[in-house]
Amino acid sequence: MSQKKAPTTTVEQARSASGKPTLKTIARISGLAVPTVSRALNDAPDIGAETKKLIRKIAKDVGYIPNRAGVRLRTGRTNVISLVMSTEHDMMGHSTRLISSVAGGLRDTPFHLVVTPFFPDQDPMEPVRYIVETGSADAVIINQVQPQDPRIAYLMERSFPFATHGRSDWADRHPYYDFDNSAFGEIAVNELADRGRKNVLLIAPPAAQAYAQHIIYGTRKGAADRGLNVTLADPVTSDTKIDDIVDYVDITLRNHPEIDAIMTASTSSAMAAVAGLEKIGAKVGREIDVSTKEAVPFLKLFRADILTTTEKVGAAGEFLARAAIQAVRSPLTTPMQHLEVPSAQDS
Amino acid sequence: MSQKKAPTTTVEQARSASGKPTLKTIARISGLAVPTVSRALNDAPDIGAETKKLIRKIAKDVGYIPNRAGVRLRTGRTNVISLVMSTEHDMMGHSTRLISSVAGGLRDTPFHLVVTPFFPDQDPMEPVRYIVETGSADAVIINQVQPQDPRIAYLMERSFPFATHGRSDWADRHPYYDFDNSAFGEIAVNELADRGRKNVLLIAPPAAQAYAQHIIYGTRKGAADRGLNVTLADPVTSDTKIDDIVDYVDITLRNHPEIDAIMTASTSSAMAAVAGLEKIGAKVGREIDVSTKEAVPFLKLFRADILTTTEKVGAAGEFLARAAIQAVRSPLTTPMQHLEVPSAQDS
DNA sequence: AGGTCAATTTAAAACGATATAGACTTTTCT
DNA sequence: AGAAAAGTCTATATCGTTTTAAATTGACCT
Repeated sequence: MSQKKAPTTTVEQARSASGKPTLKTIARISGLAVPTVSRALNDAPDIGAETKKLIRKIAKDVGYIPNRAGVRLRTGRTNVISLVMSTEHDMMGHSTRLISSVAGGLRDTPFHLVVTPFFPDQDPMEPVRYIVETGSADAVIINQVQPQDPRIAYLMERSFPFATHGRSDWADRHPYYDFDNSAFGEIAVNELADRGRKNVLLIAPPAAQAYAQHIIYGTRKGAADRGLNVTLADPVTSDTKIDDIVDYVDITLRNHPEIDAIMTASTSSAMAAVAGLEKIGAKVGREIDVSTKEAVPFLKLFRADILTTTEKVGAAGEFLARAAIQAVRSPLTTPMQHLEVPSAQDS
Repeated sequence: MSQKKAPTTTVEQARSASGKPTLKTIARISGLAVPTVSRALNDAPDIGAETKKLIRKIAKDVGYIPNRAGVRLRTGRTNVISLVMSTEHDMMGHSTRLISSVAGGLRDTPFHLVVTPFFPDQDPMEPVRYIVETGSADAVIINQVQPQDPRIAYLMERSFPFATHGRSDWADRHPYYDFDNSAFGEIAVNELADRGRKNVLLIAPPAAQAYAQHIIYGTRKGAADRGLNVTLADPVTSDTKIDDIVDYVDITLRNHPEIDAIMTASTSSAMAAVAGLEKIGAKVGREIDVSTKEAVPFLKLFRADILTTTEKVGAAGEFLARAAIQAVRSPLTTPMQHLEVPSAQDS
């Protein structure tokens, strides 16, 4: 067959056109067939121990790295994890932390990270559907989940591997990492109670988000236990435009001087609240307390009087990366789940 | 030839094993050969107009989307743009803006965005080398460039398509988007001069970064023109840990009461400066001015007296996406380059 | 000595796309 | 009318990998 070609099979020319070593390169060098090389590198049981050792050595020597397109075409596995996320309302590097920590969790695995942001004019479902239909990833990670998130329903229905940042109503059946926002609400309101506060204004996340419900629940529970009142800053949320939060706090505090504490769910909204309070000349830490959680410890430094709780977004990303991989590799295993216990702001 | 197979070529069974329509699906439906379908969809000149119309219609009807692995394996094109970035020192969503705006620029193109962060313990060269050697992207976008960035030298040497956020010494020869930091320095220092300030403390970015040089140059130039003094906060930079900046400002201002203005290059360092000033009881906007640029308009809201200039990171990402694509598709064209003119903080 | 069995290895096909070269029509030219 | 030139379309090979089934080898058994 290969008689036409001169048998000058040196290592040099055994490389592919692109110059990168392939299975064929190793096959030529070792004198074995390509499938043998493939099976050896995949540690198949029907390859001799000696052969495996030899092939692995050659692979290492020539710097063999499997061609992703080849693998993907043949097996359907993409070795890609897609992080689907809205990138609105993020000022404090929350998303960056998530992205880089997911990438961190993917280090030393064959998986690459594809970030698929979706835009305000887009149905959040669209990127998820695209990924599933085109098979452009082995698993997706989604955040900002809703209690009955249609994306999750869609993914579960098709048993497409995924992991979520935050818990849906079906959280017991899928991998997730979540910060215990209910516990946060309880802890924060208790801290306010300890400081003698009575009337709390709660600037919660948008009601559609699952974690908004958790925060509201925890805060109400803690307030009930300690005899505080909680007012929801409806329709203002922690995602409301900053200027509007400032104005809202300004006006609300004027009309309701009994309010002596504000709780929020993000750094920027807390800053807005503080700015609003400054407008009416209220001193944070004295007449009134501001308590918030934040992804990056930041406020404390700027205003030592703000009460803060830190959410470990970095830990979330690493966990989610591992959880997604597990969902891909062992779909039948119990899903990996973690609930982060909030610890008061020391750190 | 195809006599052995029963001619039951319904649309149903024409789909691939995975259920997704392929070229073969369209070929069967149309009765044409696979290469014809391929060429028609790629608008090759040797396919009849009628045929093209027919094939395109069928492709649309069945919802054909080219299999990326197939294309990639055959052509070597990955349809991937890799954004390589350090994710340290980002608190204010700078990276997120860049990521999502690059993704925005890639919308409606066949390119996917792979984010490849590199970690503090890693040589910044490593991910770039990996991408080039494995051919895992068609182009890379890098940020935080150095004047003689080895990554850029490496990429140019191999004529691997790329675009940079920031200008290297060889910027005239490669695509880039940059904010005119020199102009920013000049504008900012002029504004300070207008307000009667005399002695500026400049907290610049780390000296290794190209844009640090630009800021320092512009600031010095503007200061010389207007007769101000500039002190560099060496070795403190805008990337120094926040607490340390606070302490540094505190101490420095104590020892140098003549300083009546602080310039910084990021939101967080400006906040740290303000925090430091508060420690010694200095009132921003009265005894002393603080001027900074920021990626997201933020500080103004919180402290109306801070002087700010906004850098349009969103515009950068979109531009870089387009520039990278151009570099891939038309390597010989003049590289796309843009220098953003800073506009004083109104907005 | 013949046959069974296990242990290895290989040939061939396939995933989906495109590049190359050739085949078949139809037009156009002389 | 015959030949050359377009204009369309197809057969074949290939990218790098893995899967399937078959081939080879030697050892073991009776």
